[in-house]
Amino acid sequence: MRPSQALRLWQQVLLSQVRDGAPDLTMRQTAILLTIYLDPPPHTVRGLAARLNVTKPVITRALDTMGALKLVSRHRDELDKRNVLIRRTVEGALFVERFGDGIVDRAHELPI
Amino acid sequence: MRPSQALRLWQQVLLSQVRDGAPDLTMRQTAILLTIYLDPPPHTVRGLAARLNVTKPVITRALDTMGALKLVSRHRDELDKRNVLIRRTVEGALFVERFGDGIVDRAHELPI
DNA sequence: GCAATTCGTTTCGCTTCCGTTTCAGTCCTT
DNA sequence: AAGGACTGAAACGGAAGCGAAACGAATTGC
Repeated sequence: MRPSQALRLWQQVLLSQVRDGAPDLTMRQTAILLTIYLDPPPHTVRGLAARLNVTKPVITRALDTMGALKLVSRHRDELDKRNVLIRRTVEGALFVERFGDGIVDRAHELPI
Repeated sequence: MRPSQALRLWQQVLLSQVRDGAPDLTMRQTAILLTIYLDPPPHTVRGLAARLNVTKPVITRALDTMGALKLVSRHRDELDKRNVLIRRTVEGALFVERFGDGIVDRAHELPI
């Protein structure tokens, strides 16, 4: 894959998302969402903040937003009640799955 | 390319952007930026709004933000002074170029 | 048992974004 | 020259984001 093809793919995927009225997530929010769904659990606020090199409030706020969209859910850790465990949801899994399919579809449409 | 690989690639690219402190553009803003740099000019507010299926103020505001970041520039169309022509900048071209290279790099790092 | 640490959230003032509506400037046709 | 059509920006109230700092609750260490 060459850079020009990569950029074109990225553009087509974003255009399809925007045109379809998908939630307008920021780069940070999308990174958090994909990390939750691709990296092995458990996921904590602190862990995500470290993985993305951002402050904890950034994670808290992103979880607020994506929680309202039902893309993720929060649960107190019963073993250490200071922790919050972030879990996947059915809706979120569906969203991520569709997103991945969309990338593949756009890749196939790409000119060689 | 399979969906799981596509998602992993997307995640790695976003993570590298976020960790490096790149501007936290939204999906819409990124789509606008890439469209300006990949589609042939001229680009107008109205044209971009139609291409992305969003309202004109969305484009105006995105141009405000990305203009402040020096990623794009605006110029009045001298032939039809109602139009504003959006042009690429050196900084924007560099940003997009690096972004494309980043995607290719992450693609190479991906497990087969 | 009590201070120190850790965790996630909340608060503060500020900026940016949203959709809708309104506006000023510029064509274009008559 | 006058009316309407069109373009992009500005105004509005509301929502959400930011970094930095402070917070309560839970755990750990001495």
